[in-house]
Amino acid sequence: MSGEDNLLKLVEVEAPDDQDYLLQEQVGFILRKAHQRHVAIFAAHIGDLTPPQFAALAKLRDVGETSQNQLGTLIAMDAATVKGVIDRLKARGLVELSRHEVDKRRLLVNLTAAGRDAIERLIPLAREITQETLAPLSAKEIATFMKLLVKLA
Amino acid sequence: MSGEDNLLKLVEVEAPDDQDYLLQEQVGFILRKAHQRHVAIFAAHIGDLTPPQFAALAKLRDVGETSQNQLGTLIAMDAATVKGVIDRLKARGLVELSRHEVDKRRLLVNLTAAGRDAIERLIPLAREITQETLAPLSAKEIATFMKLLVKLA
DNA sequence: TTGATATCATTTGCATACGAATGAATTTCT
DNA sequence: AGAAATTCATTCGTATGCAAATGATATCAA
Repeated sequence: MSGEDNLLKLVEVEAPDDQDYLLQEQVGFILRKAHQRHVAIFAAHIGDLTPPQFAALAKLRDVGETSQNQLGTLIAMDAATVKGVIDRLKARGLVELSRHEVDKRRLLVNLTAAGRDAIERLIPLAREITQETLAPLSAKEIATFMKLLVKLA
Repeated sequence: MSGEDNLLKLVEVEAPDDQDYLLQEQVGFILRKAHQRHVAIFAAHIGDLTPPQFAALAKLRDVGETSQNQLGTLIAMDAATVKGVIDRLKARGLVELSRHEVDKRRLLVNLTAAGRDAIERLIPLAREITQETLAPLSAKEIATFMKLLVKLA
């Protein structure tokens, strides 16, 4: 019985029927939905900042002044994307920009006092966002999920 | 020793120090990176179609003709987003649009012959994309991960 | 030293993604 | 039937996200 099942499974893997392709079971599709849900939870808690903007501030808090490019690497954004994010944070007075003294290509980014205040104030909310995002899972499931998600990312 | 560690852990959970907030350990951040990685894998296999466009075609293959709105619900896109996706698929001749005879509000979407050919041709590639996305995990880990991801999405 | 390479930033173009506002058509309620 | 509420689609504005091209600066190598 189980031998036959295994055989069938093998055959399926080797020569799957196109009829069986179900979008709603594919990782990519579900990953997109999970991400959407998280963004919605984020917006419900922190309305005036997007997740990428928050990520930029949180990382600047960690590492202090860095180049725009380096910051992009740290928060997984390409150069074009990070520029837009930083421009908007600068327009709101949360970060300030300056040129690197030695390497004139680099644009240094740093938190302003307002930016530091904002990120310190928002971090407790961010903890709630993480909690609510993971709420469908038990503590043990969370540990398992996070371990596997890290492997996948 | 381990007793002290557990006590420390408990204290940490109850009253976490803001200093401990690490962006790179938050679900939302890793979810975003995992999604990014999947999109990159998708683009490497299917260059001339985006994941949302593919999702629309795959779902139309499943359910046949539907309204634009209903399709959006099925593939988790809001009305504004699905419109853009369908417009581009229409411009490429992969779907065709018509008005619902009875309910004149509804815009019916259907695959063209070219659209059906395209999705049938792409599904084997989509299987590879799913496989490659999940490649960092073992078969058992994949089963666990998918179960938990579904709960989260 | 200078010529080739590499790095950093910017810009453009295209494609999601979503909130909010609007208009048209339908349904529900009274 | 007529008014109110709902639903479907569209449009606008804002914000990622990435590829590709460009310009400025640095670094490396012959």
